[in-house]
Amino acid sequence: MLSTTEENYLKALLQLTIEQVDKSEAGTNELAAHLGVKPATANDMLKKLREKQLIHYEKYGKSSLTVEGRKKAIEIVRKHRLWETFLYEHLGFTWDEVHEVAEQLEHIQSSKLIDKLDELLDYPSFDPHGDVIPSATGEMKIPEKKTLNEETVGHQCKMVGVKDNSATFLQYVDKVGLRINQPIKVLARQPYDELIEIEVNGLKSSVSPRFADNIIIVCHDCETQTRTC
Amino acid sequence: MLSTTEENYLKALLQLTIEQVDKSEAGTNELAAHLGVKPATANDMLKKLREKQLIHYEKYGKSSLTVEGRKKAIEIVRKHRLWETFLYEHLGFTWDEVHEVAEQLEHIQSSKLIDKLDELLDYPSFDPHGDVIPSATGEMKIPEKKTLNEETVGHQCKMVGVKDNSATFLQYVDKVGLRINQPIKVLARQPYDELIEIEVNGLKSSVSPRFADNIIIVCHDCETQTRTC
DNA sequence: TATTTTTGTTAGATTAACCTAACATTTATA
DNA sequence: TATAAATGTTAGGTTAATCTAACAAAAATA
Ligand SMILES: [Mn+2]
Ligand SMILES: [Mn+2]
Ligand SMILES: [Mn+2]
Ligand SMILES: [Mn+2]
Repeated sequence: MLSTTEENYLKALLQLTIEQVDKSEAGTNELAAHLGVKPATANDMLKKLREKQLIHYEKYGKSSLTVEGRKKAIEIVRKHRLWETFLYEHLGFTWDEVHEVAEQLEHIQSSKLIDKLDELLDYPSFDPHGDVIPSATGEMKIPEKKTLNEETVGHQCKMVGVKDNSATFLQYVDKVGLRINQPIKVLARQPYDELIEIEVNGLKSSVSPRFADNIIIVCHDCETQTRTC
Repeated sequence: MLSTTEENYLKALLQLTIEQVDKSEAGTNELAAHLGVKPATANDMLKKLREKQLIHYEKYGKSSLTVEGRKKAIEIVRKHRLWETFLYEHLGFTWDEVHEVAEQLEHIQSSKLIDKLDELLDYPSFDPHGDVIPSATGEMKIPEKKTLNEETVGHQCKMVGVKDNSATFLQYVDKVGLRINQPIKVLARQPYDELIEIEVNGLKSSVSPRFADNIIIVCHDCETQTRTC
């Protein structure tokens, strides 16, 4: 049985590798920063997780998950996102409130609990932030994502997530009228000030590149490459 | 913020005092046994909890909860029982399965979560084992309980709990047809072999004193004294 | 390539929660 | 009431997870 701390390290490693861009390994400092601990602490844990055959790690090298380690990590992500969905759909939490509580709930040990929760939620594919929920068998589809800022003019896309998870930003996104899975049409880009003209739910508006850089989208017109890990 | 371990000690102390019979303090060995730790370990924690003003404790004396400590303990019991109710009512757990998972869930820190759960369950008063769920304001009604073995012949009562929590016993109780909150009529007691004749849901049957001793009931005909703590 | 900066490791310490073994106090009982 | 039994405490040790400070290696850059 893994400790909560060990689970958190595995999840962090997953997020810094296959989840993020196409990087398959992470450095010690990077991992430590992501978890809010000192590099010395992370170093100890890396050695321990290697002993347990959950990660690949060599002195002064980058770390990555083993097949077994990735399986565990995906299980935790699945639990996290199912709980987020439950909190959002059944308990009236807002999407900027769910994460903090899910960080705790993801460590509850009971396979029956998570299976029944999945059933109650009718086997959802996405969490309230638009992130993919891995299946019970551990498959995790990762659709091609980019930012709204990178989207081609004229294309139609939908918002699937955000990069900035601060409550401030999330509340601003809500205010602007953007929602998860809501179609967005990119109308134009002003050459003068780089503002991006979009149409959301019939309503036209302009957003700054900085803002658009923090909106993650999946394009409906680009080739939507889907891979499984 | 209290640690999971500290919370478990407070809850144990509550269960060994006001919850149990009318005993208001518990010994170190008793507490240790209840928590499955060695007396030396419990002793350390008692000193720590006294420092935090959560318990009354003096060297070689019995321990009891302070007002603050009891408040915390009741909060944990509330969470435990609301989660048990959720698992039973919404996720199809059987009543012998809920406790183990609730032991974990009771330590999740989020007042919004527990308020919303309470709302979702429509503010229940009893958990699946028939135990009283403390209110959001920390009131915990303790109805007068006795065992089926102690019930007066001719009286009507209802089963509100069990003393033996083993899966074996609980499954047997189910098999016999007894359910929480189900009315039971005590018809007679055979002087020859002490078997107790009862009527449950129109069905008559006989049970042994040993069995009856593990069935906790609330009498409908006796004076049902209700006190608040 | 030599030097500086970044990144990663080790040693040694701390805290919480546990343990065993030895000792002390209180309570029961002969 | 003297002894035995039960109950409770202390001292000293372990493990997991964290830290700081000093050091080592690798990468970047001058
Ligand atoms: Mn989250
Ligand atoms: Mn999420
Ligand atoms: Mn329970
Ligand atoms: Mn219960």
